[in-house]
Amino acid sequence: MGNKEQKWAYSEPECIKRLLSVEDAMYVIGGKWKLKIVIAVVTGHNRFNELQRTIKGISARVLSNELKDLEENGLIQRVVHSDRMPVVVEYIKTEYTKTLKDVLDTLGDWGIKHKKKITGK
Amino acid sequence: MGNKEQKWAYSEPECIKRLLSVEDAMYVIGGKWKLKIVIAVVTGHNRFNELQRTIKGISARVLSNELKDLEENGLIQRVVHSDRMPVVVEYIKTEYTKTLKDVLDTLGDWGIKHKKKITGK
DNA sequence: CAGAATCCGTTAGGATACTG
DNA sequence: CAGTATCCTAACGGATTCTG
Repeated sequence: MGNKEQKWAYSEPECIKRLLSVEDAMYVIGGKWKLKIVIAVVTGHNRFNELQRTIKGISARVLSNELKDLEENGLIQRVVHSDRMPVVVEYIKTEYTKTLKDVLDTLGDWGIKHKKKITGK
Repeated sequence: MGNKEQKWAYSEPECIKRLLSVEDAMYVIGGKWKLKIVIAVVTGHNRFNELQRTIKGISARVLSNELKDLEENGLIQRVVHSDRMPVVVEYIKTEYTKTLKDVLDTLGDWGIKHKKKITGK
């Protein structure tokens, strides 16, 4: 009943700006798998098959494609250790990956709260 | 070169938790249009055709479907003013919509920074 | 105006098999 | 292990037309 912070709204210029920026963001990190891969890599799951095992349901084909996308955007780095036999490939986080920390936190928090809401607290 | 906050990583239980919660969130607000519709509604674009004009590129069919999804999740409310002629339909924000504020802010900020990065500052 | 209905092309992504 | 190659289906979503 009490309305303390009742007036969250955007001005028209801000609306337009936000429409664009959210679109830009979703283009890069939207979709079913991108952020999940980032989470797994940040956790330290760095090998291809390890990632596939961690991220339940993802196929090798899709994982491969997504990893390429993420690498193009600088959100992960593909490292080949040709000095080891057999050759080891690792996907590791970058400096740029860290810029996603807030996004991951915020989105994760919202997801948890939303889940609680629909499953009935 | 200086590494002050070098060790952002998740523990294994936290990884699993985050994989789930981010998935939950993306299921509801992911996709090409959902957040853009929320932004437009919050700004005060409340009529169907107004929304379609504001959100460039969205078709009536898709807008209609997305509005239903958002309403089911409590993120917007469909209000019919049957007292007015012709009958006016409005889509308005709810209390629950406000829980998305942080998500919108964080995602928007990241989108802006990312755009700057790829377009070369 | 606020959509629903229809049609249809594109794409995401799953399943499976295969390779160096 | 680290993928690639093929095939295939379901879902996304655009265009257009129609309606109360």
